[in-house]
Amino acid sequence: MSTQQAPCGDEDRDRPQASLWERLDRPAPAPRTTLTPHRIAEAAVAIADTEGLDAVTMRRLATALGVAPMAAYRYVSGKDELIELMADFVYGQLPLDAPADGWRAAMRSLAVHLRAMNLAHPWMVRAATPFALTPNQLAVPERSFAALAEHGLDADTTMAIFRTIAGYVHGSVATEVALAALRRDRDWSDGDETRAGLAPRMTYLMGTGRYPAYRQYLQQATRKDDPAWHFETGLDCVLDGIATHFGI
Amino acid sequence: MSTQQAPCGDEDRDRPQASLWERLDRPAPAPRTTLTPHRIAEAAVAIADTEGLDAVTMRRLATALGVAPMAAYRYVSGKDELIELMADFVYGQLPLDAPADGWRAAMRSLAVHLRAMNLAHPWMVRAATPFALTPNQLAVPERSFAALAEHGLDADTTMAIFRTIAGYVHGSVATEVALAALRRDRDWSDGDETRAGLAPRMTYLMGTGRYPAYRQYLQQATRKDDPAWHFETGLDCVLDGIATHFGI
DNA sequence: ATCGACTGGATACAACGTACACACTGGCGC
DNA sequence: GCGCCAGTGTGTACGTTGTATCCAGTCGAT
Repeated sequence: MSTQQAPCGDEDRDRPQASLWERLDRPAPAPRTTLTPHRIAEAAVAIADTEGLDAVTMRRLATALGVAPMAAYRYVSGKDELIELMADFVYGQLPLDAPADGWRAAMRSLAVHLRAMNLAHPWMVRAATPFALTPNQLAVPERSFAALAEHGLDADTTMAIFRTIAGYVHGSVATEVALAALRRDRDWSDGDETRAGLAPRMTYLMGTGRYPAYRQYLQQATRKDDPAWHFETGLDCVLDGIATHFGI
Repeated sequence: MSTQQAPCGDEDRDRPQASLWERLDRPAPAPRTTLTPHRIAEAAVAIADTEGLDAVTMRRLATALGVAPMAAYRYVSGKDELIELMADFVYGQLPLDAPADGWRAAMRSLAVHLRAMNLAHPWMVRAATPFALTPNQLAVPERSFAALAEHGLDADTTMAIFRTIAGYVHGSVATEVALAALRRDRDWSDGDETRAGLAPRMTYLMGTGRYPAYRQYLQQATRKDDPAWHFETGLDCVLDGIATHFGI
């Protein structure tokens, strides 16, 4: 990450990214249509969606935008900032409805939407740093805090609740996405095909005899291919736990 | 991305290219001491621990091992497999004590150990694919299933419980590690210094007026620098939720 | 002693992120 | 009108990365 300050020559060790979001607000002094942060983000997200995050290359992005390889560097200080921009762009499309049905419905809805977002853009799990301070990402804790405000919880407890849910969602979805990604770039269409592809490794591991309980699971489970059930079951556990633990 | 595969297109002639883990079992026909999977993993982990995952380069690794850049490729099919090897190596050091105090104590202990492991090797969050089928990583669900076996839960429920806890731990620790990593490579020693470093960005974001609830949190919270409290509070919530939800 | 599998070394290449210097553009003060 | 200059986009180039490929040495079994 290198420092790039547009306005003044105030050379210092301060955060360069702040200028990214500020620049995003006021479009430009002399507006061009060829390249904008929005167009850059859009193109990069499109590439990541169709070809994966690794395909998002400064050169590949430039080709998609019809400009020279270095052109995007006028808007983004480097690849890290590009990915931050992409993540913020995707979070910007997250529906943040405000239901009045209480904290639980609100948090459940948020969690479900977050999962859907990450499944629609599987690269987000790798791209979005948890707690990244970008406008649209910060909107998530903001809405959560607002939803939790009705009870007289103190700030630390509110944060603990948010982090518990956010942690569960992030980790749970990361698992799901990792498996989905494995399937996708191995061209395994359904669960059976996946198991067939994983069979050699599985056979070896089970052959060691170290995993009797896991082997039993493999034989008895019937919802192995129902990630939504797993996610929502776990989510309801977490919400139950919060309700019980804090008496709300 | 990962797993074993024959480097060339025409695969499994007579020999189905034993997986990395099978090769690890039978040491070698003609044992050398210069290079072994164990030594490779050890060196790579040491580099990642001290200089970060990005510093783990095939060349850097070779230098650390005192061999030529391509030498490690005799033991590892590529960088993906190297990282898989590193992850398995670290998981191998995870203490898997078997307390007889019931599922809750067992799962809580496992979660705490997993957090400690990820904090000791922050790069693990990026390196270890959830549900990766490596011997030492598979030992985690194995032990969990064994701990949960005492109640007559069906296989799907058992997995749901495991995934709920594992998801929470993974996501929660990922958040914590991301912030710790940010702090480390910015040389922010304590929480105050971190807030000072983040101040410009924060000031801008709060200046937009979009985040009143978050602003209030920032003003009122007193445990912002106590990640262990956050982790364990959330963990107890999750465990409470499981106990409530499944009546165990 | 000989063989053949195994190990490590040397060289090479395409692709990546990005530094740097240049050429163009269009709205501003004159 | 005219020039100016900050802001945009281009072209070229460099260092680093993962890894394919070919080569030479080594050692146990024959």
